[in-house]
Formats: sequence, structure tokens, C-alpha cells
Amino acid sequence: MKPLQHPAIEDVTVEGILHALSDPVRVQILKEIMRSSAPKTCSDFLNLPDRVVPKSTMSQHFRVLREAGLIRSERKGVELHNTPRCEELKPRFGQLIGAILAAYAGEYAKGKGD
Amino acid sequence: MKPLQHPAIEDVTVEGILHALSDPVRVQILKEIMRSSAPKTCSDFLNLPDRVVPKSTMSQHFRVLREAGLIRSERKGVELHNTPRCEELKPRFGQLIGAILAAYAGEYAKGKGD
DNA sequence: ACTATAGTTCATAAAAACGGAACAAACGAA
DNA sequence: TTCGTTTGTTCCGTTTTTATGAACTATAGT
Repeated sequence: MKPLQHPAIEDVTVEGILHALSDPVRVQILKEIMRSSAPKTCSDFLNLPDRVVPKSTMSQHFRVLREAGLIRSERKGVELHNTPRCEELKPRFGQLIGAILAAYAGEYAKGKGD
Repeated sequence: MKPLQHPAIEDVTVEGILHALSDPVRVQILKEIMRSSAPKTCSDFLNLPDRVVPKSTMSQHFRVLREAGLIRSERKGVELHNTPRCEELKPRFGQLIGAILAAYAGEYAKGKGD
């Protein structure tokens, strides 16, 4: 099978990160992957609190996050175990990801509910 | 003529900001608008250091920045004077914009030149 | 009114995203 | 091995978004 490939840290771009995180579904995914102690799978997100996402679409969202360098996906049996790469990214991008997630959290707090 | 309209701060979204700043041309525009003491116009950016951008395209880039809430455009005679809204955004979004611009600056420093 | 300049809008083409259907990979059970 | 099941990817047609030249609008100066 095709080995999943992840960009090296030096190939990760701010542009790619911002594009990846300019989609609310991908933000939800990343937040949950960061929050959870156990690795999360693609299928864990097909039924979001506010919408249902087709699995082909979800697969694409994971690909975008992976290619942006935000998550790492490892095959474990029939599923993919996804974990955050935020710690790896921190030396290069500092507070970027934290600031983005904090801003989203603040936005929700101001009026859109949670 | 059509009065340019700008979103109220409470209508600005993180999603919109990230989308606007996931394009390198728009980042260059915002950085220069923030750096400059004098207001900048659309036409100031048609010949960027690394590429030429058609004015219809540039007009769209300004529209995206304006609708994202990142800049304010005021007509002065025949031209538009654009100024940053970052200070207005700060109470709502904190370090978000600063972190994004810092990350871009750091990325350039690492290898792509300036 | 005429000309020049700054931006916008329109029309169309190119690119990207969405999502259903078919496919592929890994596993367990017979 | 061969089924059957589960997970995720790929293919492909549709929809949406973006890019850009051409035409147009707005403002100012002469």
C-alpha cells in the first residue's frame, strides 16, 4: 500500500497552515486531535455536532491537514491514527497555531455558542 | 457612487482573516499597509518585487482584505486610501494577526529571502 | 467637454472543493 | 484461501471560487 507521506518541518509553510485552518471543519478536527489523549481516526468525525460530512470529503480534510504539516497519520490495522504535529511546529512557527486556536475559541465564546 | 462598506468588528471572523492571509500577495499588501505611515493605494501594488498583478486581480485582493475586516478603504479623490484595522481587531482577536505576520516573517528569514 | 487616472464590474476560463460510487487494504472467521 | 466487514482513498461529474482581460464608472484637471 501507499505509505503516507508527511512534509518535513522545513517544508511546512504559513500559507499552508492558514489555508488548512481557514475551514471550520478542519479546525474542529485539529482541536479534537489535540485534545484527545488517544489517537483519532477519520471516521470519528463523520457525524459532527453541527453537520454530517461525507467520508470522501472527510478524507480530503485529513489530507489537507496532513499536507499542511499539522497532523501525522499512521496506519494501525485498518484505520489511520492521527496525532498532532504542533509540538514539532512550535520551534519554527512559535505561537502561530496557539494564537489561531485561541482566536477561534474566543470567537465562539463571544456569540456562536459551543 | 457606491459607499465602500466595512464589516463591524463583531462580524469579523477568524475564518475570514485566515482565508485572507493564506494568500502571499494579500500578506504583502497588509504588511506594507501596516508598515507605511502614509495610506497606500491599490495601484501601489501592481508591480510587486516578485510578480506583476493585473489591476482587476488586485482590486479583488483588496476587496477580500476589506471584507475580512483587515483594512479600511476611504475614497480620496480618484484613489482609495487604505489603512489597517489591526488595532480595532486587537481587543477581539488578541495576538492573532501579530502571530501570523511574525510567522510569515520568520519563514522568509529561514530561506526564501526578502 | 475632453483627457487622464484609479478602481470596479462583467464575462469567461481555469482551478479548487464537494460528494456519491467504485475501489483498495487490512483484518477476522470459517 | 475465500468471504464479509471496516476504513480510508480515488475517480469523476457537479458546484463553487478565483483569475484576468475588456468594458465601464467615478473623480479631477485643463
